[in-house]
Amino acid sequence: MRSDLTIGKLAERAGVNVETIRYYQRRRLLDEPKKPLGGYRRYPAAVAKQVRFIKRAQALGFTLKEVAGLLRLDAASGCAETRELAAHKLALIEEKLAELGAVRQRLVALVARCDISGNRACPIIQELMPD
Amino acid sequence: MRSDLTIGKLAERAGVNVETIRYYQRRRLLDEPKKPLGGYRRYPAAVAKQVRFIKRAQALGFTLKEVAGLLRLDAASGCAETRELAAHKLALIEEKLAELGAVRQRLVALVARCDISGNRACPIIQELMPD
DNA sequence: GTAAGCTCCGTACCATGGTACGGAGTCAAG
DNA sequence: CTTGACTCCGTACCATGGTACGGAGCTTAC
Repeated sequence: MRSDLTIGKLAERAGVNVETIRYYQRRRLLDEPKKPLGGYRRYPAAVAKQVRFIKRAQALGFTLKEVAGLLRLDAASGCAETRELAAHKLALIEEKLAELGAVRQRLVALVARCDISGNRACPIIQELMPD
Repeated sequence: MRSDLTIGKLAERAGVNVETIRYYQRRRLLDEPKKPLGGYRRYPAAVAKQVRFIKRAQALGFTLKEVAGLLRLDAASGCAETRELAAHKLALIEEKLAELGAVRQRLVALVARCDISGNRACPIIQELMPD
């Protein structure tokens, strides 16, 4: 197929570094085409989609390990498992959101106290330093 | 002082691993008491407070590098800088919250679509796989 | 037909925040 | 005064997600 790509072109199309492609191969997220005995490997253009799949999944908060799991489920048969993975990830994200929200509240309060205090002693340092 | 601690006791009181204390010393977050020529180092009980300071700051989202910065500011004179660090960190957290919120929305929508679809093709996989 | 530019491959390195290991020395209780 | 527990110290290793390097071989365009 004339749409086959060298690793460099693939990386370019996928918007990643060549080394990243190779890294994903090592991580078994992408499979490595057979090398034509002392030549360069050729990649179907569809592999760029795979790479973007990985990047999108990462952007949703999945780790590469989890993405590897997603890739092993096929689109039709794996829907239930995929849904579970997504739901689980969603729960983690809700948790993280709650934690960050609490941290935010504390920081907001601390910064405000900094602003109103005469600053004999920094409220932030005071807060962090236990008695 | 009889309140001086060995590194093991210090770690125990601070709720961390001995290796973590040593790591913080290498990172210059804690200073290393002079060793009494072929003996064990002794730590004032107050060092445990320092360690908890570090852990609290981490919990607020500061990296160890940033915490090192905080520790170099003294409580009175460093308030303005500390406030700036905290405000900056707050901005980063707001950003992160917004991002995570968006991710959450997408996941919620995807999981919902999984549930209503006949599942001929998994909506999640569909979504991730570009055309 | 040759020179530039790419690929291949192993390996090392980056940051982040630690944890683990092993041999030698030391301290404390019985 | 011995034995077990602890400390000291350097170094190596863990996970995570890549990036960089260098020599050798291949390919492509001129």
